[in-house]
Amino acid sequence: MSRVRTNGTVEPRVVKLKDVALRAGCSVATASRVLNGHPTVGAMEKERVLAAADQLGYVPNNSARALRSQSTSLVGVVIPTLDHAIYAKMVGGLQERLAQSGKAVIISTSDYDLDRERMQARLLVGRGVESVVLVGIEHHPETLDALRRAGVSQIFTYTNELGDGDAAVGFDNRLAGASVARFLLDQGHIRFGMVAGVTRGNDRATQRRDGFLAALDEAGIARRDIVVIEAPYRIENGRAAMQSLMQTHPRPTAVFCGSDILAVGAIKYCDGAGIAVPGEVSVVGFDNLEVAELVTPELTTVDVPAREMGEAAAVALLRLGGGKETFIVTELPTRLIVRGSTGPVAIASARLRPA
Amino acid sequence: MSRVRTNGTVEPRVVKLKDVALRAGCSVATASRVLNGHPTVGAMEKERVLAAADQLGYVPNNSARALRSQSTSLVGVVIPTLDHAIYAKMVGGLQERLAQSGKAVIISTSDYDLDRERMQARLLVGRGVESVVLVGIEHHPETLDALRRAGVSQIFTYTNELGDGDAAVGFDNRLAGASVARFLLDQGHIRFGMVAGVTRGNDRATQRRDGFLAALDEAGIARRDIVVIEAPYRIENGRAAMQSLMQTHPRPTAVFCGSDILAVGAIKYCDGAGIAVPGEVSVVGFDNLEVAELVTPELTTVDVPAREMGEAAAVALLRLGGGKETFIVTELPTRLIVRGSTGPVAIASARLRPA
DNA sequence: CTGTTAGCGCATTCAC
DNA sequence: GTGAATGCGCTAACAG
Repeated sequence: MSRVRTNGTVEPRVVKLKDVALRAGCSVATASRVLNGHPTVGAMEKERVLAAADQLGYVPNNSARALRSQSTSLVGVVIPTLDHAIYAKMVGGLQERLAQSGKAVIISTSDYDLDRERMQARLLVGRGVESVVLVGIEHHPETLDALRRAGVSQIFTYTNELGDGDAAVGFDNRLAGASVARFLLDQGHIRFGMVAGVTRGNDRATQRRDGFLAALDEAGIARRDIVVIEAPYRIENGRAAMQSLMQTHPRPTAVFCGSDILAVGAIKYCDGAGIAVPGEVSVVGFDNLEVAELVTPELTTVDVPAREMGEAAAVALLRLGGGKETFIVTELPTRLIVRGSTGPVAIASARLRPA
Repeated sequence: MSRVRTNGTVEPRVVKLKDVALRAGCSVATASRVLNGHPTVGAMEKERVLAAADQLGYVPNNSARALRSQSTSLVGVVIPTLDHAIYAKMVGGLQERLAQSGKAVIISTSDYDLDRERMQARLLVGRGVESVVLVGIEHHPETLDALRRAGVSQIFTYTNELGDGDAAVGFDNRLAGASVARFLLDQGHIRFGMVAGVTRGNDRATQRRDGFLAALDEAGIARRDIVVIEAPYRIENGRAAMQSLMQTHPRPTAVFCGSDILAVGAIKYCDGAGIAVPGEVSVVGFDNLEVAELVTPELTTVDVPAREMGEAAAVALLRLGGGKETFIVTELPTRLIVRGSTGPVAIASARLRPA
């Protein structure tokens, strides 16, 4: 960091609390009290300190403050990736809401790897974060342990289960998966396929799949009759997975994808292969990303309130810090958005029979 | 932060450097030296300290370290929004690269408002960040001034102009705009429209527009013959803007949108209104978002290396901190990705003439 | 090579 | 109500 500019100006020494006190003609203790809104201060002193701080452009040194008061106003967040809109938006909501309370957000990514998450969490502890926002309920035991021992509160998102955390903000992934199954059953489908995200270390993907399969099971459709393919959330993978599914016999007439990203790839594949959607196969996504309305046909999907989840996480975190409450669960609603990529099975059957 | 769990366990006192030293049987100074990779340490002592730290699960207190060493290893980033993939990805690249050097990223958003950016920058200074990554070259004078006085290095992204910053990482927005104009001219177009982002306080949007118009001007197409509509980056706005453009006389045969988001809206409008793309009108976007390949027809657009920009910003920042260099400009290439949403004007003319 | 000493800037006890 | 003194945990001078 160059402290000398090209014009030769030497950087003015950074102004400290002592400088403010000096200018205000009081002690640093008084100045500190004023700046921290401590009540027991004379109105006049108060005025002068505030003025001095303003004139000098005083900016408190957070490191010192944190060291002394053992409170950093720092919040850490570890998400799988910033490349996925759903996580980015969550962080956006979180950051915005937290900023209102003077808290800053340190961000880091795990790339869906619980070991990397553990490492990031460790670093965050070192940074003195007071809370950590994580995605999902499944984490490395050491992650949670390290956090706990450091007195860092843990907020889980994208889940409605508290698990070992202090707060959970999200929705019921199983229920959401089941709702998709029931919708498709109502449409008369009996042969299903699924393109799930990678379930290892990803409870959201796991639960969506399990909820979907359980609801089908209840309807008398055996697990072994349903082909489930797992793949990382990438368009190409959705395309490839759909290709595989379309080569099975009997071919499914309805395919549930664990993410819109995968669903969009699936639709793209059908488009290229001349398979009619929803004529021959219905496709359902998850997340309700913007792209859902951009594909043709538009995608039936489950809306996930990403930004709201971030905001709710912020609120939960603040309440935890508030003192009284120790555990908080905030369940947010999801809803199935029915668009053009799904239809009753009748059409599919009609198309298939002529053959 | 509850320090007592429901099981009644009292939180074990957080382990400090002193504890590590005690266990290793040396002084805190030695322990500190080992942990900081200081060379002048005995191999045996080193081993023992490392072991002790590991066993105790020692995590250095960054506040204390920062206070003492006057270095926080904190980097701030202020972007317009996390809802836009291009910024989110940039931050992703930045964070990942910086993590390798032990630096943490504090994130904040300005919502395209330079006043909010100024406020965020102020807070970041208070947090002790050593560098700030900003988007674009246009900022509130006070923002830059406050940063400078605090000795915080400033990295501008999405621009190839240094301006008042210490480093610039990005591309030439004017050039990119011009390249679109030239491509369309080559295709024989002579009647143009543009849907630009809001240019106020947004130099990227401004320069893309200006580059586009300047190149057209060079080709003898007067500014007054080109309808330019400004709108925030939202699909709906792209749709509405396209509607307006399609109602002008003479109607443009080529429309350049300042963002894929807008372009996608434009194409959607045409789709609904029965206007052939590229038959009656060619559409070009900007950013090369994933959606570009998902619309029908696929979108011709300018590829922007978002993640690479974040990584390059990290590298520049590290080099600045390294000492010797004082100003760094890293120019990244953009390229026009030609897909199905554009075509030669001949087709458009043929279609129009019959009327 | 290693230990001792002295603060970094601030919030917070204590006296007054 | 206000000021003086203490140390948060750590690193960087010094001695040894």
